[in-house]
Amino acid sequence: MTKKAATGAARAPRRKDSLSRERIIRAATEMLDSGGERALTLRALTVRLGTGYGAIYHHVADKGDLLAAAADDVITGVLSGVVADADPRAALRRLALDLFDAVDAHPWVGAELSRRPWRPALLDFYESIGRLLDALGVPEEARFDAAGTLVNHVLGVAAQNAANARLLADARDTDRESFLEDAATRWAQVDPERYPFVHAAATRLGEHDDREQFAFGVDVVLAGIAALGRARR
Amino acid sequence: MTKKAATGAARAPRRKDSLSRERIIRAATEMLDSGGERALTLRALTVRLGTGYGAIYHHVADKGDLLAAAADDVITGVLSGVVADADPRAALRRLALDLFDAVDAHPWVGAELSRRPWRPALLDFYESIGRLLDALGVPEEARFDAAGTLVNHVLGVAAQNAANARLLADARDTDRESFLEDAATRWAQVDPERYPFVHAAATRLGEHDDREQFAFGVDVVLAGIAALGRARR
DNA sequence: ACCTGAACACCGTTCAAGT
DNA sequence: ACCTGAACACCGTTCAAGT
Repeated sequence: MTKKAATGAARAPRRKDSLSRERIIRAATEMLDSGGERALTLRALTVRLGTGYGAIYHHVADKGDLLAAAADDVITGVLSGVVADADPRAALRRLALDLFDAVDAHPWVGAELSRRPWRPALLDFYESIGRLLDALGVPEEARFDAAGTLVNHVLGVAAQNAANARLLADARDTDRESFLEDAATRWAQVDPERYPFVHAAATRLGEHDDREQFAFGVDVVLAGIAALGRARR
Repeated sequence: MTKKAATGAARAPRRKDSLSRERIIRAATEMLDSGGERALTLRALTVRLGTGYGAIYHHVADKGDLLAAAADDVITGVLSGVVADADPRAALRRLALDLFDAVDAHPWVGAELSRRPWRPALLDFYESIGRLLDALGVPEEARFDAAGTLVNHVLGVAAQNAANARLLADARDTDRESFLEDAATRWAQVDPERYPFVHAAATRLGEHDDREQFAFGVDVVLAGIAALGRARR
C-alpha cells in the first residue's frame, strides 16, 4: 500500500484518464444511479472503464468495499451541507429530510445504509442527533433510546425506499405501468367488510406522499420523545 | 437415486416422504433458520430433499416464491396467535412485540418483510393496527399516517435485525468473537472530544437490549401519535 | 506499481428426456 | 403429473502473466 513519490523524472504527468479509486467509485455511483443496484456488476464496470478485473481489484477490496465507498460519498455530501439552525427541532427535521432526499434520489444508498449502519460516514449524523436531542431538553437517561428510535425511523424508511426501487426495477420496463396499476387495483380489491381499514387506506393511496409521510413520522417520534420525557420519572 | 413406487397395486400408497410444496417450504425454513439466508441455495435444497432442480421448480415458481412462502408461514403463525386485549395500547404493544420476537428468532423473515411488505400475509397485521389506533381514539385523518409510522418502526427494526444477522454470518465462525469485540472496541475508541454523544453511547453498548429498545420505540410512536392528535386541528 | 483477461467457484434457472 | 440432471447464463473473485 506504500506509495513512492515520483522517482527519477520530476513530476511524471498523471494521465487525466488514469484509473484511480475515485474514478472507479464515481463510475460505480453513476451506474447505480441510472440502473439501480442490479446494474452494477464487475463486468459492466470493466467495460465502462475500459479495463480488466485486476485493475479494479487493485484499487478496491471487493464489491462491498466499492458499494460502501460510493454510499459514503453521497452521505458525506449530504451531511457536509447541513447548516446550523437555532431551533433544535427544526434542525432535526431538516437533518432527517436531507437524508431522506438523498436516499430518494439514490435508493441504493438506502440499502447500503441498512446494510452497514455503523460506517464512520454516519458518525456526524448520529452525533448531531444526540446533541440536538440534548438541546431539545431530552434527559440524559432517555437520550440514547430516543436517538435509536429516531435513527430507526430514518433507516427504516431508507430501507423501504430501496426495497421499493428494487421491486420496480425487477418489473421490466414494459411491465412497469401495468405493474403499478396491478398493485394499486389489487389492494383496492381487498374485501372492505373484512379489512375496512386496509381497504380505505388502499383507496387513498393516490393522495399519499412518501416525503410527507416521512416528515410526519419524524414529528411523531419527536413528539413522543417529548411526551415520554414529561410523563416518566 | 430413482425409486419406483409400487406399480400396478391399486391405490399406490403415497410415500409419506413424497415431495410437496409444503415439504419444500419446511425444508427451506429449517435451512434458513440454522444457516441464515446464505445457506439456502437450490443446490443445497436438492441435496437435502434428495431430488433434482426440476422437482423443486415443479412445486415452486422460483427462489423468491419460496422465500416469500416460508416467511408467510412464520408471519401467519405469529398473527394467528394474537389474543384480543381489552386495552388497545397493550394490544398494539403486544402485536408489535410478537412480530419482533418472530423476526428475532428468524432474522431472514425480517429481510423478507422489508423486501415485500405488501404480502397478503400481512393484511391482518395492518388491519389490526388500523383498528387499534381507532380504538385508541386516533382521529380518522391522522390514522393512515399514524399507522404508516408504526409499521415503519416495526419493519425498520426487522430489516436492521436481518442486516445484523447477515453481517454476523459473513464473519466466519472462528472470527466471530473477535469480530464482535473489534466492533465494540472500535466504537469505544471514537474521539470523545469530537463525538461525545457517540462515544458515550458506545461505552454503554453492553447494557443495551434490542427488545427493550424496540418496545421503547413503540411507546414513543404511540405517545407521539397521541400528542400530535391532541395538538393539531 | 499497475494492469490484462482467462479461469475458477459458485449462483438460479431451464429443459429435453425419462417414469 | 412428476421428476432427473446436464447445460446455460450469469455472478464475484483470483492469479499467472505482462508492462
